[in-house]
Amino acid sequence: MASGPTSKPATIYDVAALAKLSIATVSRVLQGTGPVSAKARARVDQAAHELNYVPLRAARSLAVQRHEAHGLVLPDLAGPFYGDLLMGYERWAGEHGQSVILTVTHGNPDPSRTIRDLASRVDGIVVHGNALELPVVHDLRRANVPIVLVAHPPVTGCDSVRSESASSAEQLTSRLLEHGRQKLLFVGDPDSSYDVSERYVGFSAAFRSRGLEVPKPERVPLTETAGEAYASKLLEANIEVDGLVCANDELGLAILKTLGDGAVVVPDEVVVTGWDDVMAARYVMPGLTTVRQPMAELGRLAAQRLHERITGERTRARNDVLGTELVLRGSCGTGPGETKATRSTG
Amino acid sequence: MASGPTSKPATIYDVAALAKLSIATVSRVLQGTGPVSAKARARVDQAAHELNYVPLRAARSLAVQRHEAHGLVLPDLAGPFYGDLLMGYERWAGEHGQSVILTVTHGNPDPSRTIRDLASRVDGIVVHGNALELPVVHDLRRANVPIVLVAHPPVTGCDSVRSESASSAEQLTSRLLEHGRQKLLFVGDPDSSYDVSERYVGFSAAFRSRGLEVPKPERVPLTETAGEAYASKLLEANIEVDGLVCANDELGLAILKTLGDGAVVVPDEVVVTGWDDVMAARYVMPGLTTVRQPMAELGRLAAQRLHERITGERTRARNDVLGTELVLRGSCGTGPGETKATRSTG
DNA sequence: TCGAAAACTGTAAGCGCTTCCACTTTCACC
DNA sequence: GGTGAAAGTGGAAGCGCTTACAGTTTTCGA
Repeated sequence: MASGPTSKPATIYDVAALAKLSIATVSRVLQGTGPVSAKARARVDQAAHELNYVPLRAARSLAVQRHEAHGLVLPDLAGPFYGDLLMGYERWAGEHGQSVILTVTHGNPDPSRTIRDLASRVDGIVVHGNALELPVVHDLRRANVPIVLVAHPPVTGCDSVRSESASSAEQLTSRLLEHGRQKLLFVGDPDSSYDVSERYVGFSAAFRSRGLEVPKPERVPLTETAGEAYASKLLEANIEVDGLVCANDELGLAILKTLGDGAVVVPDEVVVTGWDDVMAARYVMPGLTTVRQPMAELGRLAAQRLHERITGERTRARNDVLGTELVLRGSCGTGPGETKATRSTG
Repeated sequence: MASGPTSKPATIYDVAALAKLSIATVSRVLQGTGPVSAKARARVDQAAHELNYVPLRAARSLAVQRHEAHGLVLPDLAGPFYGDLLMGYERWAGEHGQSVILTVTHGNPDPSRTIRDLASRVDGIVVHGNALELPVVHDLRRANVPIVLVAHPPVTGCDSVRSESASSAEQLTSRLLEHGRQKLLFVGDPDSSYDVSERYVGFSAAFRSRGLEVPKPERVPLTETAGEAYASKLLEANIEVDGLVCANDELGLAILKTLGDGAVVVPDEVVVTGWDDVMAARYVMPGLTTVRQPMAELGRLAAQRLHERITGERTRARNDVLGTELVLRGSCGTGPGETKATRSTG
């Protein structure tokens, strides 16, 4: 017998009344805590089912002083990466009975307020590096909120999870240099995010280890529009360049395409590489050489680390670094088909 | 004076004590309800700030019988659409003080349980058509949970939001037929989702209105892998076809590419179209003709509709249909550059 | 058969907040 | 100066759950 159309949802009292038992016993049956007789268990299960009873989370949270929920703070959701990250995260969280409350900061007029509010609904928060200013993170730390940072430089006492960048960038850049490229440029603003800065670090390292002068970065936003504009500028100004290491695929793709339209032959005249391995990277001609990050795994791991922190099963901070995979395609002119992986973790 | 490193967060009692006022007054100040003197307001604000006080949501939820949170249930997060949807949703929700709790059903062993649990943390739920079985939706309805369906056939008493499909598909198909295509096929399984079935409906309509026999759909999963396999089959079997209307871009792109690799000239010999306008669609050669859906707007609207339902400011069910945009590119052979939009709402 | 221990169950106290109600103070106006 | 209304404030109940504690029943060995 289901409840009437406009009735309030059943409470534990309703179940207790129907089962002719106390609410304490009902709670014990439903949560599987404490000893209960088989008879009581049966009666409660029956009653709960009959009333379609689900415990109200807010009440439970209040009583047990835990929310069984994680907060996830992302800068935005454009591109496939964040989707994959989120998916990996949600998956792990779901499997471990944790809800995920999502907050997107890009365009939010007052992230600080939003985050404080978030903190009062969850047991801990995962923050993507591009999503929040450092002071806000420190506020959270001060308030004793468990935090895991994603793609963010390590902060004392906080766990962090990111994927390797510098070494793959160095590897990629070295490869281009070794194949005879003389005028390589890094396209993208290292100040725009930690990840990008690391990529530039790797780029620079490749030059330095060969005793070459490190080119200044071409500080361009990481968007298709900016990529087009930059490539157009190159075409017009007729700048002497034979390779462009782009900070992400959007940039790489836009540049690849614009150069192609401008009758510059990629990879013969100019090589182009990206970062992220978005879907389009394997559909352009030539295919865009790029670096694949394990986004879903990153999400999964972040969820796990946060959980460990919340439950207190680990107190020492960890900083995990996940390996990336170099995806060689036509745009870099050094033989596609091969694929190289970097692995490391700490 | 911040609280010590391991102290529990401040409660309303702490604030009241520090401000030398009752918790009732503190609550009134902080929530902006009821009359309070300027003096009291100042004292409370000061104390709250000093203690870095944030009301605990669970306690508030319990007291006010509202969660100020929406549940969002998606099948998965692959591809850019769901990301955009989510982004539009979160944006609106955030602006209106609602938290978003995300649940992904794909791969979830017991969605029904998960959803019931979700329902006890939120004021209402938005369900994507591909995410849940109908019975689960009905369970929710029976439990009086406000629901908004996205990309789902209307259900009596539920709000729904979707983007127009049939008419754009008909338009697209008609265009191909009018440009002389004789052997068009629909690629994708109409049973796989409501959206796809609608696309097939439109496809069929174009044939029927010309007195032509409607081709049976080629029932293929909506993935790149399936697309490749299907195209390979076409190449081998040497099937007589001059156009493929694909149910999504993944399929369209994979087919486009595989055919090209097989020396079939697109669009001259075969035209190909997709659906969704993913990024890669504008980077392949030729560009993939496709249909763009306003995903962010869909999300935004879903959030708004749910909110209306929750607050009770509207009780009659609405079924909104958002217009889509036909994006013509090289792959359909009928002159790119043009772009047509369908508009309707109800 | 008895008694102690184990198994089970219920009572009641909170968790931190909102809000009704009653009470006190202030104020405007006759 | 006295009055009534309005403004401000606090006490206390209650939201639905968990859980310590105490009370009751059952079990089982002697």
